[in-house]
Amino acid sequence: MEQLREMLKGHQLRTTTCREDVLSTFISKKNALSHGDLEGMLGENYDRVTIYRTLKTFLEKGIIHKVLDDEGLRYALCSQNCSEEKHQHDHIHFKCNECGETNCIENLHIPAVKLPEGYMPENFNLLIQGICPKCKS
Amino acid sequence: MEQLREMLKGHQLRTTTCREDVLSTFISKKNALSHGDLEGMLGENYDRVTIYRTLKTFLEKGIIHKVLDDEGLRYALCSQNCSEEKHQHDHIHFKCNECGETNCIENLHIPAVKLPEGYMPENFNLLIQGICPKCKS
DNA sequence: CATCAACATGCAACAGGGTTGCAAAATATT
DNA sequence: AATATTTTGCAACCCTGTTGCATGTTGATG
Ligand SMILES: [Mn+2]
Ligand SMILES: [Mn+2]
Ligand SMILES: [Zn+2]
Ligand SMILES: [Zn+2]
Repeated sequence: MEQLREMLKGHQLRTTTCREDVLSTFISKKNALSHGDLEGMLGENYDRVTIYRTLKTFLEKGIIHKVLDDEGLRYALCSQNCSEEKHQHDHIHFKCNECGETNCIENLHIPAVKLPEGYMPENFNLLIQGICPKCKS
Repeated sequence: MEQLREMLKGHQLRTTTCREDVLSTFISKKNALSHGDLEGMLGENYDRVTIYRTLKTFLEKGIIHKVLDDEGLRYALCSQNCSEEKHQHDHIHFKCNECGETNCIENLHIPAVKLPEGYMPENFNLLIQGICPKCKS
């Protein structure tokens, strides 16, 4: 509980119950969450818009990062110490076609790619879809 | 013109002007297009819903494939001969942060990744963002 | 601990993307 | 030319995400 306050303070954010709840949800669930997921879990306590703004703030401050998959947009905790200035993410995301969960695979980096002449890459985003260990029968 | 009819016929699709126009737009533009893009270009001739359904049909028949980027969903022609049964795409997509265009890089394949135990990969989707050759000053 | 400026929230309202049902129109087949 | 089948347009709808503004909270300060 106190840990959450510290995390928020560390990013120059005021402590509010919505921010604490959203943050602790990300910490307890390990998988990526959409706005809709959070609304489902916290929507009785907070307005939709407040949850959106919380996500937006967390994104700007480097607390969470975007995770893209074929269904849309989700968010997951930044494991490295990201900040307002620098979001660094070159890890892989895995989406399970069975349970629908999307997870960061933190310890696995995206392999280098040799692009044709003239392309200047800045960001890499690799999504792998398949069956996750939990759903492998 | 006649070529379009052949392509549609080859996928067991009736020839309609909307399908011809959408298909020829994909052929002439080289980059990935969103529904909104197509609506902007053809929206005066066809209803929004018709364009949606055309995209959905093309998707199912293996004429186009989905392209994901941080702004949402786009579509691009399948270069290989995809069909209703088999969509095969392991190429890279590049989105330019300057002009906003997203393109298939057909001749470059996604490098192999060694996932942790238990993961069974089925699909790979690599999006690289940066500056494209056209926008490189 | 009371005051206050800065910030966060709820509410209402809106724009956009995407979907469905159904009647009318167009297509391919005979 | 007649017909069965598919496609279209329209209206209506849901979901996601955004904005403006008045009200409520937070944390810093004296
Ligand atoms: Mn991640
Ligand atoms: Mn492609
Ligand atoms: Zn799973
Ligand atoms: Zn460009």
